[in-house]
Amino acid sequence: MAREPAALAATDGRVPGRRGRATRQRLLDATADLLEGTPWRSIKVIDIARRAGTSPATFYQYFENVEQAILVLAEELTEGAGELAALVEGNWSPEAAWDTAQAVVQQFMDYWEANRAVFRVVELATEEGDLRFRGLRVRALNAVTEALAEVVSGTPSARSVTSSRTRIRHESPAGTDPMAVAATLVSMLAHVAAHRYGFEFWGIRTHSLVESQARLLLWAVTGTTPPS
Amino acid sequence: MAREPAALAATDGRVPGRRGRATRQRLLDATADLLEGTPWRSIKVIDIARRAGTSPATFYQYFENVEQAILVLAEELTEGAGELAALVEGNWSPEAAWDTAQAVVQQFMDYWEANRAVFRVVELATEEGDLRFRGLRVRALNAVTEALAEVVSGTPSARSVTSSRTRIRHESPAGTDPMAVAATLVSMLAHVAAHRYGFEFWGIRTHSLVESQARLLLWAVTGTTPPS
DNA sequence: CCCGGATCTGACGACCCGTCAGCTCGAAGC
DNA sequence: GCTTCGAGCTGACGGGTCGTCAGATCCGGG
Repeated sequence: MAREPAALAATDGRVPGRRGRATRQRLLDATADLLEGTPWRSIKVIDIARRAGTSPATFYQYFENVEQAILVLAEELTEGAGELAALVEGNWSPEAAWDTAQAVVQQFMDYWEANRAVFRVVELATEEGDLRFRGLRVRALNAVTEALAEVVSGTPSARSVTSSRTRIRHESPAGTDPMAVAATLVSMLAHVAAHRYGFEFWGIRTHSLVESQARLLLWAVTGTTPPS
Repeated sequence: MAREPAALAATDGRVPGRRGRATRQRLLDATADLLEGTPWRSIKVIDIARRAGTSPATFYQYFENVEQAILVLAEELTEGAGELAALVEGNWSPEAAWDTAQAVVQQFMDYWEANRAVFRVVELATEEGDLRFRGLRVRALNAVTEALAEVVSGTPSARSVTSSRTRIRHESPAGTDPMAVAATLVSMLAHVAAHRYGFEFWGIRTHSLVESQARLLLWAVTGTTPPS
């Protein structure tokens, strides 16, 4: 599955050379810039072209439409997700669990923050029923969700020591279907991260949000409350 | 604050008569219909006008743009929220808490479901930074969030009996700032409700989602797990 | 039956879309 | 340094929506 070449191919099927790739990249950069400060549905091809110092017709040589250009930008999201999943699969032993929970929440919010503009579009497009964005969203969050499901389904103390390959269904504090629990938790993380500034404006400090999310996460995984 | 008349006023400031109001309503109905099956940003004034059997110019006599028409539709959301808040403030005594938690989650999802199309727009527009929609969203969810915050901040057993006016800060299981905890929980509810079909497609049953959310909610409020 | 205000609409300039055919550019070969 | 040729770029166009008038139409009261 050679996705990279396919993604790079111009709309007429030819593979661009050096100059073409540079132009394509300028168009992508311009798109990313505009994304920071504009509702994406009102980003016009002509705006992107102007900012990239080229013409609309050139844009159409590399992308079908604005949406597809953003999709290319969003592909990068899937990279950071793996890192996050690794963190989730970290140490949930009684001594370390609280730190792990906090770190997961913090890193999730950082991850979201670093890609805020793009994430926003992914959310919007997914909710509007766009299947390509939905697929991308699944790919980006699925790694985290599945890691979380696995952690949730294992007995906390046992999991941190033994291999989790033994898929014995333990009763987790938060429910019986680990994927449902994980999906619920990821929903919480995603939505809070997305609305973080709204909450802040509303007088709720980000620090408090991290804490309450971490507590819920900790409890869902280990059934315990933080020390002290 | 006479908001209703202001909302009804035509764009030129005059208050419409009987015929005018009927036309306005036809335009609103047409908008609601289109909303069900179309990404809202691609709903054209001309579509609404055609479906309402009138002309675009007439549309502009009653609404500034499509957005504002949808905003009027969304005003109705705030009605259902009060009901939900009342349910949240219900009985959290040890015997009833689990039932209450489940009922809250279920009703939240029903509420969302009943207004899915409109809620979707509210979410999208809010995330795009539209202040009018954000305000409306706050109004719709704030009642629930504050009710939840109050329930969370009170000692569960005491709260169900005494007045919660005594605002003593109890340590709640899920965190120290009740509003942060409530906001986190409402985020969870909203996001899961919004992505319900996505999860279902992904093999996660709605029933399981209700359960895991209810468990988290129960724990955040009472610090307990459901009976049996 | 007529009148006046409420309501509606045809028509218009402005703008963006997406697509050609044809032009420009740059580097490889001599 | 010059020519050549194909990759890459763009001007210009038909098609469509937007938002706004001025004027036509409707309707109830006199």
